[in-house]
Amino acid sequence: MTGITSADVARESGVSRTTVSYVLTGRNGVSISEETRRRVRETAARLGYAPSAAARALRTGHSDLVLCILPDRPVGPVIETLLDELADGLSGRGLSVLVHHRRATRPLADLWRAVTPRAVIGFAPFADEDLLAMRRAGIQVLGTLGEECEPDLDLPAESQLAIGALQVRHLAARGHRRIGYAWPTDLRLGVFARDRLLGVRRTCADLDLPEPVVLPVGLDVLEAAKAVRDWREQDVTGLAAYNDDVALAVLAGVRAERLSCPDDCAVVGVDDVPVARLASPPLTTVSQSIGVQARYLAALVLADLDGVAKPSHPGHGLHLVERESA
Amino acid sequence: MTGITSADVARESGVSRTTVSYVLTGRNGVSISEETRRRVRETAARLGYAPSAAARALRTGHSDLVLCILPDRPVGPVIETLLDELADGLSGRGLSVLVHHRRATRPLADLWRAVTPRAVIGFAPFADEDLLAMRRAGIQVLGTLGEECEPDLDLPAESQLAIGALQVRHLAARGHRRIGYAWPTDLRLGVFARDRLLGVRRTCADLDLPEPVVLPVGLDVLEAAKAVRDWREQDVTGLAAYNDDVALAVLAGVRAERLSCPDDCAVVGVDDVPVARLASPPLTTVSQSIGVQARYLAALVLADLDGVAKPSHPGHGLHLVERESA
DNA sequence: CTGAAAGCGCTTACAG
DNA sequence: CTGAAAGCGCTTACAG
Repeated sequence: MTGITSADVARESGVSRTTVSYVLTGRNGVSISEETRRRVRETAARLGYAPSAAARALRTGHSDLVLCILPDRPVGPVIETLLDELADGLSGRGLSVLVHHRRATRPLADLWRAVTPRAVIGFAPFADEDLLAMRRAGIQVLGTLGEECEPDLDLPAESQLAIGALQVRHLAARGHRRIGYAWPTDLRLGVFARDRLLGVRRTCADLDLPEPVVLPVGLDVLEAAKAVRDWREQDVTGLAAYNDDVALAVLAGVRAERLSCPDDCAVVGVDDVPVARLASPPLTTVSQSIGVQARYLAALVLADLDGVAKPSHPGHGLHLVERESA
Repeated sequence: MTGITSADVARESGVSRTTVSYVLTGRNGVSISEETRRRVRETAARLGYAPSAAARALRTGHSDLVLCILPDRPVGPVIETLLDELADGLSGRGLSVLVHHRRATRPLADLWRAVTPRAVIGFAPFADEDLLAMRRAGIQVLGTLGEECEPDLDLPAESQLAIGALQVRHLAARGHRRIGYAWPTDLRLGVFARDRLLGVRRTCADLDLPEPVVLPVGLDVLEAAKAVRDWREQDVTGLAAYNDDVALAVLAGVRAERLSCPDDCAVVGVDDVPVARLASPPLTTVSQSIGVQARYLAALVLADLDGVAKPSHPGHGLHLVERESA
C-alpha cells in the first residue's frame, strides 16, 4: 500500500529503473535526452513517487539527515533559533535537520546507527567512544563546544570564555571592582557554566580585580535574595550571571532586598532571550549572533559533503546589549 | 569499515543469520536453546554489533523512531519538557524520539518517508494530504491540538478552550468584570491563540461578562504600555494573556504606566515558565500537567504498537498557579 | 544514450 | 531446534 516505487515510474515512463534513478538523483555525468528526463520527472510527479529513504540509505550507507544532539534539558530560545536557521541553511541541499534530546537511558549508538545521518552536530559533549565510532562509520561529527566546532572535550570552549570576558569588561568599565558570579543550580548546565566562569576569572585577573565571588542561584526569589545579601556583605557590586534566566532570578532577588539596579548592583546576563527586555529593570546581556553561527555550521556540513575546504570561522559574534540593569 | 553485520555474528557464533536475528529481536515464538541464545548475545556484544536500521527499515517498512513535528518557531520550555518526558516513556520500548521543526521550504512528505517512523506526533497542524498519506503508509499519526489527540483541524481544541476558561474564571472570581485579552503579535501562534481566545469569549458569555477586549501585545515594553492604556480607557481590569511571555510584556507595560498589579489590573498567563515566578510581581498563570500529557502520548503510541485498545484520556490536567499578579 | 543485474543488511515464511 | 533463500527498493558499475 505504501506504494509507488521507482519500478512503477520506470514502467509508466517506458524506461528502465536505472534511467529513473539517474534522472531523479540528477547525475549529470550520464547523458540522458532532455525529452526522457522530462517524461520521467513528469511521471514521478504524477504518481506521487518519493524514493524510499530506507532503501537509499541501505544502498548508499547514509540518509539525507543531519542529526543534532541536544543535552537532556530545555535549551532555551537561543539554541532553538540556531537549529531553525541551520535547518534553513541545509534544506536547500536536500538535507533535513532532526533533533534528539539526549537520554541517559539509551546509548547514542543505537540512534545514529538507526538514522545513519550525513552529519551529527553535538550541542552536548559526546563520549569519546561515540565520537570515534561515528567517525569510523564515516559520519561527519561537529560540536559547538569548541572554537573549531570540533568536539574537543578538554579544552575550554573559546566562545564560552569570551562570553564571561565580555560580562566582566562591561562591569569593570562601569566602575565595578568586586565581581560576583551567579552559578546555575541545575547541574546539567555545568559544561557551559564552567567555561563561562573561567572566562570571568581570567578577565578579573587580567584587569587586576579580585577573584570573583561565585554563588549558586536557582530560579527562586528567596534563594536569589539570599545570594544578593551574601554578595553585598562582601561588597560585591558587579554581577555576571550564567544566563538570562539566572540573571532574572538575581534581579528578582535585588528587588526582594529592596535594592535597585544598577545603583546598588549591576547585573549582566547571557542570551538576550525575548523576555530580557521585559525585566525590571530591562536586562543588560551578552547576545550571541545566532544567524552567523548557524550559517557557519551549515557551511561546515556542506563543505564536507562537497569535499571542499572548510570555511573559516566567523568569530564568536558576541556583543553586549546594553539596557538598564548594568 | 562500518562493519559488523549479522553475518559476522552468525559466523563467529557458529549459527545462521536466521538464528542471530531470532535471538536478537527476541522472538520467543521460536524455540532456541538457552545456550545458543547466550552465545549469540555474547558474540554480538563482543563484536559491538548493532543491526543496520536502514536494512531493518527497508525490510519491515518502518524504523524505531517516533517523529515529532513542531511548528517553525521556538516552542518554549513546556513543549520541551513534554518531549523530554515522552522520550522517557518510549525509550524503554526501544523507540527513539526525533524532533523536526517544520520548515516551509521542504515538503513534510520527504521527511517522513526518509525516517519511516513508527508514529508521527504533530505539535503543529498537518495539511490534510500529509495526514492522509501518512495514514495510508501505515504510520500512526497523533496530534496534540485536539481533545482526542487526533488531528482534527476544524474543531477548536478542547484543552485550549479550557485554558482560556480557567483564566477568565479566576479573574471573575477576583471581581473583574471587564476582561482584556493580550493576543500575541507573532502570527505563527495563531492556531493556539485562536482557541484560547475562544475559551475566553465563551466563558465571558457564560458568566454574563461583556465581550473581552482583544489587543495585540508584542514582546516590547512600549507596545505593551500602549495596550495597557487602551484597556484602561475601556475600564478593563482583568487581563488574560496568550502565554507567560505575553503576560510578562503586559506586566512590563503596567510598570511603565506606573500602575500596579493586581490593584490596578490583574494579569494571568499560561505555561508557568521558570521565569514566571521571578516576574515583578510574580505571575499568576495556568499550568498544564506536562507529565500527565507526556505519559498519555507515550501510552497512545505504545497501545497502537501492541495492537491493544487506546488508553483513556487523562483530562487536561490544568490548574491555576496563584501568585501575585492576579 | 539505455538496460540487466548485483548487492546493501536485514527479517521471515518455509523446509528440514 | 536450525538453516537456505527470497525479497524489501534503491544505486551503480558494467555491458551493450
